[in-house]
Amino acid sequence: MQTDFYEQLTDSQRQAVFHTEGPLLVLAGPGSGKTRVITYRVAALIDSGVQAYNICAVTFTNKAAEQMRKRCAELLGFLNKAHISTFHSLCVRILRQYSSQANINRNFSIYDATEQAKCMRQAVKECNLNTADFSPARMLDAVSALKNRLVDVDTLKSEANDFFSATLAKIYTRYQKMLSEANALDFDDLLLKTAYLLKDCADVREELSNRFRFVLIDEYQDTNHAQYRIAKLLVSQHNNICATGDPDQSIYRWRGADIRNILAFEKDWPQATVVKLEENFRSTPNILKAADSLISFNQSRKEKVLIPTRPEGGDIVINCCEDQTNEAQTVASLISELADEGVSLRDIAVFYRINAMSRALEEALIKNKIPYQIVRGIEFYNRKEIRDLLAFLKVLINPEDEIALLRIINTPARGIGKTTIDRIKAYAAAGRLSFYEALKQADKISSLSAGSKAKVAVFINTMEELKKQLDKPVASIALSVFEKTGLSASLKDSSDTDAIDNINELISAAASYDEQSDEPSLLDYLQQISLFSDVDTYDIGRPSVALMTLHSAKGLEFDNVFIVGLEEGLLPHERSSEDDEDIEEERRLFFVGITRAKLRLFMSYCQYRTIRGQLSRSIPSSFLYELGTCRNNGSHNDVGGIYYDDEYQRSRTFSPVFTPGQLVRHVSFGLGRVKDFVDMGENSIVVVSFNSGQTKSLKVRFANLLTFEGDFS
DNA sequence: CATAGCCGCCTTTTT
DNA sequence: GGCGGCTATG
Repeated sequence: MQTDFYEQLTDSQRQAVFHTEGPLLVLAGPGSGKTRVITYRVAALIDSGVQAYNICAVTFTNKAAEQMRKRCAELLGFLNKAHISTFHSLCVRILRQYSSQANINRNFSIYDATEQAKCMRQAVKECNLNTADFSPARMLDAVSALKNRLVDVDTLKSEANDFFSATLAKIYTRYQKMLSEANALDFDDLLLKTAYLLKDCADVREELSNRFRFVLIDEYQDTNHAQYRIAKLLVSQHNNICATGDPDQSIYRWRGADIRNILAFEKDWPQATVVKLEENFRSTPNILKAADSLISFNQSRKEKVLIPTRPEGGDIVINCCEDQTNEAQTVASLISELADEGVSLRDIAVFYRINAMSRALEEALIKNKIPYQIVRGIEFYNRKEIRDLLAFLKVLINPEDEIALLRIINTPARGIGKTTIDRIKAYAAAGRLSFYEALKQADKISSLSAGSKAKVAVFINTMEELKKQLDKPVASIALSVFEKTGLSASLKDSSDTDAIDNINELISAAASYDEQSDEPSLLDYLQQISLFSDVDTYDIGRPSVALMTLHSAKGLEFDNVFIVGLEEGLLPHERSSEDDEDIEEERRLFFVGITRAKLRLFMSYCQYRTIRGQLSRSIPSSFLYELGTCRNNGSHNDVGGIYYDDEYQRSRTFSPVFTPGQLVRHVSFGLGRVKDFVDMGENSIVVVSFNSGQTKSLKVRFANLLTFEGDFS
């Protein structure tokens, strides 16, 4: 063991790393070395004689897991077999191993968002409901929320006592039936089925909780109820749970993350040791000061200090731009300046709230010849040719997978059209066969023409032939499929070289999977890549600027950070301004973004922005004001550390200024008291708590608030 | 049965 | 400003 690594740890870090038995909670602010601590802890456990096989570490992304494995191997000087993965990968492993107890076929497909949407659309239709009134996306959200709370179909049915939940129960039932007929699980099912398996099967629970003497969970603030239950059941034998996280960085409430999991940790495990890591080794003091000032505006939080350890750095810069083209150009110019100073492009990142905002940035970076990489690797797996090839592979493993089968039955075109498909479907339904089984029996289907029968037979023969190769390496199966199914020929005919390149890339990726995996198999490969996420393809070593959403930025750090689009409606996003908790989550998201920066932080907003083709006026985000300057009397110079550009300074000299506590009257809302004032010059916002009980955010320019001389209180 | 073109919904964030 | 699904046409 390389002991010199340990000497670099602080006392509290060491306390967490060398904690022996019993539950442990590591409450850690940003940049406190949290990931490092959890990695060292795994290494230290193995070093002290714990079998790697008995350790389970859960991270938030596959990328994080990969890095942890690598770092662990460096520390120990050898590769180890600790189970380090995401919650979802862990569940796939468990469900495959105990498939009979879980009552599922181990060759299950994992349905991604696109496939889920297709199923849901059909489910809604089969319930004789209008997809306009019951939009598949919203229904999926609703079903997902239920699954994350471990509400299964039966429970919902028994509880459904109003029209909406009764309808939802019908749709949920239908959707679930389709998945099970396709022998498919969606992302949420992976968690739900595992949680139920561990709850209902005592022998599985005992076996696993016995095996995992130590369970470590990173980013615990973003676990949902299902994950929480799984964690509890997994540690039921040894109670050696170690959770790390930071409530201020909880940004996944919308997908079911329950911040109460981390807040109630000490109640769940009363003997828990709590270690706080409050020192920040990442960011300069002024960046931390801004982050701290921002997050202190959140009402529902535990106070926490961020202790800087770095020397003072340069100003935070806030730029006002005309529109997003201009903003992107400003970012590109600043990046060029940094590069001229000798900064490596790999130390620069640009964050934005929504994926659609990457376009303008990409264009500007291309124009300025600045290499970049977009952290959205999932796009690769969304390409038509890739999805086609993968669909063939999925059908080979799981012939029940109807979505995949319907995708490829006539791709490339082989003369099997809608009429033929409908007739086969009817035959399948009548005989209670799977669609694939019905295809096999095509010659018995009287409604089919001889020509159709022959075409189906060719297809089925090809598939059955390919099945004989399933024990070969994944790369060679993929290559066979590409050649034998006519995909290759059709791409060559259309001379789509991009598509062919992509296929080649997929085959190389499969080859490296074959090399790296302990027990490579097509099944494992398909299930793994279904769980790939955006950050997983981010190549940290490449000398290029990283572009990503604020969500993807979690867990990463960069010397130089740009955050663009600091505008009302964008950050905080308009769709999240329904209640205070949503706004607080947006604030945490911004907090995460700011605290990724080590040395320099650049932020910008636009005066105009084109959204969905429509040019509209933007106003600066109220969050900007919360960074710690410009409170009331405009004496922001004394706060120091934040530089606003001229436009910002100019605009703020015009308009009236309000002070919290001040009494005002609005023409329709009546009397109220100022709760907050966001000084943005002519774009200023005033938050008023009216006597009617409602609180409103108003643009000063339009609100026409009457003020009173003096104060009546 | 294949293709082209139109319509509508979409976009907040993701394992 | 894009994608997927549906329809009309050859």
